[in-house]
Amino acid sequence: MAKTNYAKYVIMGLLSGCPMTGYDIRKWADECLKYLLMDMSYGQIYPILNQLERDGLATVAVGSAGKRPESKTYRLTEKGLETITAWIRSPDTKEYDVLLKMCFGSLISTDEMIGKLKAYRQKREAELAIMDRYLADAGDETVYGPNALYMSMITMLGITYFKDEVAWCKDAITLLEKKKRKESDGTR
Amino acid sequence: MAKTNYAKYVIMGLLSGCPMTGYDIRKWADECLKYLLMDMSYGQIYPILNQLERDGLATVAVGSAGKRPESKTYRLTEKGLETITAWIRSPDTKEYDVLLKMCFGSLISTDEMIGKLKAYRQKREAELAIMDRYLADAGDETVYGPNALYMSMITMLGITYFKDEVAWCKDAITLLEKKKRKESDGTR
DNA sequence: AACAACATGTAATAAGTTACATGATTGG
DNA sequence: CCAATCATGTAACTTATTACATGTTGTT
Repeated sequence: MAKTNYAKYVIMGLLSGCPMTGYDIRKWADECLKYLLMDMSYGQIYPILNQLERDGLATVAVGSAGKRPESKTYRLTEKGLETITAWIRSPDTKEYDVLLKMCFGSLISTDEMIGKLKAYRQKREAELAIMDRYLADAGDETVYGPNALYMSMITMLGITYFKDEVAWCKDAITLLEKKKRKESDGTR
Repeated sequence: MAKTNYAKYVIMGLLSGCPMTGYDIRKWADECLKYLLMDMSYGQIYPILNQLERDGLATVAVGSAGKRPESKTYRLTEKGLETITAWIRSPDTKEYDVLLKMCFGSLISTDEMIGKLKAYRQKREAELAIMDRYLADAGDETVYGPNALYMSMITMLGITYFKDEVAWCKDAITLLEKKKRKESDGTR
């Protein structure tokens, strides 16, 4: 239900870390992306990879070291790096922008990432504040009939997700601030 | 990133509870569906509503009580009810099938819903068991470079989500089993 | 010898977004 | 009277799924 055009950015983000084949990307998506409730199929990955090369955002090496001769390893170009960094830096509009961008957080400054997390946390806190009403609505049998019990269970899970995210944001911000202090210690 | 064809089923599920307009559906999606990380736009809802009517899955009443004269209230037909019930009952293949079907759980027996939840819980428990390895991988700087810290933070959030789901499943199963006992008390 | 994993792709189709277009009613 | 909410829709476009098609390499 997303259709968010994340695939292209996720691929560029990954490639910014290290060169990869389409197969590698798919494997990563299967193992890691699912924790963020997403997926990417080959039918999506390969065309995007071709597009990236065509647009000068990536270069391709056929049969790189440690890979099969038919494999195509993609490497992000300077232009590609600029493009993905610009996306990470851009305003977070969609629900999962922050979480997804976080995967490639090193592309922007620690301060910028902290800013994103603070905003995200605030947003979730605000949403949590109005969620009690939804929970009451969900349990209202005049609205949901026999589904009222089920709807309130789902709403409770949603509240749990959001509470976790708030707590997680707090921890993440603390961690990043520690990291920042260490960085400035190093430059001093 | 989903493109899962959930929209049609969600709309039918909602309509099975009570007749609604496209606007009502959109509002519900905006308020409630987002807790399951989904969304539905008007550009999606209205065409689906027309399609449901065309296919005899829903009937429409223009300008119902309490609504504006131009409003179109959709009501699920017997055929529509059968279609949505068949979907709820069908095997859960996609990541979020169980959670979404849960919203309209009253369409199937309590036992069937318990079965789905038990399977879902088991699946998540199995996934959690292999997640420690991913967490170690995520923190590996030789793989993720400067993103290692970020990747491990995201993986930790993922683990938290899954743990919550396991705990939530347990509670939900307990609740439904209590409900079942009450039901059988009533029929005795 | 068989099977899992590695490896790449395409075409048809389906699904979803975005922007546009319009207008009435209600509450402050 | 202005803004928010109610209310419906379409068209162009983009994005994603599914099923197909093919072949190699490493492990048991």
